Amino acid sequence: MNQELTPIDDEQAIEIFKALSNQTRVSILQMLKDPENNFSSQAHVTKDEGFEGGICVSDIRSKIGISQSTTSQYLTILLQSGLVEMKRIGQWTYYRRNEETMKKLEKYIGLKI
Amino acid sequence: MNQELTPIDDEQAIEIFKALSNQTRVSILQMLKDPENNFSSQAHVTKDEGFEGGICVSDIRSKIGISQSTTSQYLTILLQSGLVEMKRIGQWTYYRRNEETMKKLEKYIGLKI
DNA sequence: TAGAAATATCGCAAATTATAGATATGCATT
DNA sequence: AATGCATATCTATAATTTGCGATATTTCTA
Repeated sequence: MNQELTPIDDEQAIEIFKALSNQTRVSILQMLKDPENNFSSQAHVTKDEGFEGGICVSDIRSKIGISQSTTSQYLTILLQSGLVEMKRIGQWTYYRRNEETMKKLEKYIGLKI
Repeated sequence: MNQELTPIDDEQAIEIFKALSNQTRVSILQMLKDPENNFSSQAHVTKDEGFEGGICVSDIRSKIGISQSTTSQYLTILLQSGLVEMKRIGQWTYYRRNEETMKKLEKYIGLKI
């Protein structure tokens, strides 16, 4: 079946590259690759809510060691570029990787650059 | 035989992402994909010198329409990130894409991010 | 309904990047 | 050796990004 992905355009690609040109934001993405391992609790919460692998802002913050406001801003940048997706559940906001964007980015580099 | 490429590390990847987070620099890379087509003359020069596909700075400049100093600076940024390589021949400096870095970047995104 | 906790947004100073003009350097020609 | 190109580097200013504390907003709970 293999649904074709709509490719990203130059503008979106550049927004992604900007998001990736910061070590802390790249580290956040890398941490989110293995939520179970990097973040002890909560796995069941997001799973039950249909948002498996989602991690809340404060967990990311304590793992990375930057301020709350910077954490929130970085996640917004990652969200707007499409590299992560989020879901609010109660007072928590959970973020997880958007693997589809990763694949699109890989294709963009292979084909368009 | 397929020689394995030494992978790039986070630091180099971020330098590459910075280089790519500018529309003009991305355009330069895209133009260099098809040197024959985008740049009329000179093809034979670089070929004879063992640097096929190389384009000189002033040709790139006139195609893109930015100042000479900005062109030179952008090419230096692309060079330092490894996305292009260069060869000086006489009074000209020729630049061409470094496809190996492209492949490494694709792998980096698929495996490390 | 008054706190408390989690997150987002605002406003700011510091650092970095963008871009260009001016100048320097290297090479070729006379 | 003087001049003319091609390119690189220097210097400066405007624009953007970084990262934080302060404040606002949302949601939960007593």
